[in-house]
Amino acid sequence: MAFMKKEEKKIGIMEASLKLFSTKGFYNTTIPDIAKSLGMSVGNMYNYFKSKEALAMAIMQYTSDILGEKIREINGKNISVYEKIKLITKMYFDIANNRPEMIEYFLRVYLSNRDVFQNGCEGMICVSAFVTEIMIFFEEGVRSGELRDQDFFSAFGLFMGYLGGMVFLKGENVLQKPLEDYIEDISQNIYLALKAQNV
Amino acid sequence: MAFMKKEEKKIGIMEASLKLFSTKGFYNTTIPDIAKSLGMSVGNMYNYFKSKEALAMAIMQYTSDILGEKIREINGKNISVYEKIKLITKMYFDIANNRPEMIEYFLRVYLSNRDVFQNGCEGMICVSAFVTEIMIFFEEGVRSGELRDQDFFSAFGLFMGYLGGMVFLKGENVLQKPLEDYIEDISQNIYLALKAQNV
Amino acid sequence: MAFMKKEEKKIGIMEASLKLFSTKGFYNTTIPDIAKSLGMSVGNMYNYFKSKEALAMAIMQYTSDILGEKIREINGKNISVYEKIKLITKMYFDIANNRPEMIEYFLRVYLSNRDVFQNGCEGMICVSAFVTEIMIFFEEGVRSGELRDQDFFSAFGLFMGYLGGMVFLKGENVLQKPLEDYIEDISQNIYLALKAQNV
Amino acid sequence: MAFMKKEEKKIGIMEASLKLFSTKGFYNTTIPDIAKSLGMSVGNMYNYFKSKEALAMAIMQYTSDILGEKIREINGKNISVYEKIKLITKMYFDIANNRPEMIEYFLRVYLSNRDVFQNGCEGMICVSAFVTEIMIFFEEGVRSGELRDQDFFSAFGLFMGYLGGMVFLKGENVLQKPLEDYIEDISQNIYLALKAQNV
DNA sequence: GATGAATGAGCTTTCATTCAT
DNA sequence: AATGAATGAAAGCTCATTCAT
Repeated sequence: MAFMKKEEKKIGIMEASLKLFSTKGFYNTTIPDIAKSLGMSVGNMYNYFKSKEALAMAIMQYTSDILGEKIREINGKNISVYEKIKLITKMYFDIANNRPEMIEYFLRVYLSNRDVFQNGCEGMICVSAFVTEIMIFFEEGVRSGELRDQDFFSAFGLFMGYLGGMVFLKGENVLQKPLEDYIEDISQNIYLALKAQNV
Repeated sequence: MAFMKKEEKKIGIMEASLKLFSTKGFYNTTIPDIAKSLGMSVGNMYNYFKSKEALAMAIMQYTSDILGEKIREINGKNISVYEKIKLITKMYFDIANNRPEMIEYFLRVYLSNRDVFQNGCEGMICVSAFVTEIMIFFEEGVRSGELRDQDFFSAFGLFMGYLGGMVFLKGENVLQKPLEDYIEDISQNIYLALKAQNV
Repeated sequence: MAFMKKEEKKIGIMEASLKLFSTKGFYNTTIPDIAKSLGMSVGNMYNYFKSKEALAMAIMQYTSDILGEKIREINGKNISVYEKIKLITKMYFDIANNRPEMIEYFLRVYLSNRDVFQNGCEGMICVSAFVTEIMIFFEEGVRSGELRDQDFFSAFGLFMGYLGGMVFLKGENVLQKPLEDYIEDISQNIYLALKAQNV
Repeated sequence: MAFMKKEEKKIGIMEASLKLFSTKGFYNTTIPDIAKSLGMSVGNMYNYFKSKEALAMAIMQYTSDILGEKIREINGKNISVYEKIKLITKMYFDIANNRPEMIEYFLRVYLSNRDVFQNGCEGMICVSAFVTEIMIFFEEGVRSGELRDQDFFSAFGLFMGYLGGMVFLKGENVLQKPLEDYIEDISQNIYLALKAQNV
């Protein structure tokens, strides 16, 4: 931990908290829990984040930025909308497998603790990086004629509700196959739902 | 409250708790809160539910049964799969408007507090009434040739992730239109995603 | 329970409570526990004993009377003091083996919950039946010249502290032999301590 | 309380609790009671002892160590067994007079609340310091030929059951004389019971 | 920046006792 | 006599946050 810049240390705290919050839940994770997992004192935590809620909100922003960046990369590729859907789905499930805390945080912390996020993250402000990239994906698809022009949130709800729903089902241990085996089916379903009719 | 049978009183407690849990969250709703909202003593609550967690689980079962019954009615109708999708979507949004606590409970309490539901509701046991009816809807659609035969959870995740996602977006106040104005679009998207290719 | 006289029912309650109190302790045994073990309602318990403390005191009296009666029988026998000591020790250990709740009640409920017994059993009133018989044993031994004439409580503390201590040690599982194997040694020790010097 | 090391503070807490537990009983002494008697906050108590039961067990160990040490001193003296019995009895009664909480704790808390001590103090582990010294006293007496060679627990039960019994009788206010006036009689009784026959 | 002891309000849960039936 | 729902005070314990060092 020595010779760390303040920003690096904040990231360390966020990563540790992200793991704990997404595993045990916001209210079952205590500040001492986080401090211990970092080998840091409780008091010092407050030099980096002024409250548990501020920490939770910073994490949501941090996570959204990482996910947004991944989608931005996909958006930049010169491939068909269907290929993009597949890549986004694959990327999402990769993260769900390799860094499950990021998706779980969204599903189990952000989604359900409105009170925690209401002063600073209201109206999806803290996940705007992520939402924006999905919006770009959608609008480019419409512009290129591959996707039907419909209300953005109709499309967003489908795409993200679907992916989130699958990860939830995985977490409940009801899926018979590993997540990645669903990529093809899911991408096809999403594409069929959103594509322009005449294509 | 007089002349109430034990079972009726349990339902009264579940209804009151459902409202509070879904509004303020599980951990921000205290047993005294619930008792007060019912004009009942704290101790007496425990004559009906042996713990706060047991109460939360009973509520999930109760809610799932009500939703399952609504879908069962729709399943019983002699109409096309597309009509069924529309009715289910409409029913879901009606509830989201008129008894928002039921959907919110699922989204904000059940979905995210795994620890609370892990001893008694694991593996979606407590929502099986609801899941079963969606399964029946799907299998009948496949049997009639209207729906593509695919992994059930691929279809379930789409349908329910989507509807849940929309209600979540409504809760975040980011939707420009009232929920019911989305019914047509959403039903169409779901139908396009799931229908048999040759239809 | 039908056709039981009030007094018989009180005994039934005392016996059931005796078992629970001596096993789980006074504060860890609830009135509902006792009622359930009797198949009786909580409210009805209060028709027989006006409080939990009153019940505890009645039990102590009841137990003391039974033990006192057993000693009275031994006192009535035409045998040497040494034989009497042996019979009392044997009787005490028999009870510790066959009705352990009686000895345990004394050791673990009466002895330690002074507050419970302070309004009604103070100054060993409730165990006077028992104490009186030990007193008779002692005074007859002195009168017959077999026992040294000393302060009664010096003798009582030796005799009863010793026997209680052994049962306690048994309860802690530190004794290598069964209680009855100690009878000879213990009787001898007590006799040597109390007997007249010239005998 | 300032400038106190953690270990010193633990001792302060144990001493305060010892007094309260032995006076009012384990279940009638609350953590707030203890905290108040120390001018300390409830929460802070838990920085020193992780539960009320852990505190009770630490106290038993602490008390046993102090008593053990006192007996160790007596064991070290170059005096006859009879003198040692008298010194131990005197020491025990001195403590019963001057620090009554120590003996009362043993009699009224440890002895009777098996449930409290069963995870951590089972089998007299927590009083081993004390028991060990009595064992040494006994074995040295046997080796020197002054005491009869008998089962240790036969002797231990006599010695300690007797002394404990006398303190109990004192607590019940049935003794006509102050405890110290019994020392001579009691020491003699113990000696007569345990001494080698030919002496 | 770093520490961790200290605070104290607040939580879930228990239980002796009452009382309408 | 008998029932058991109802009461409500009080228990043990937790934890975000502060602050002297």
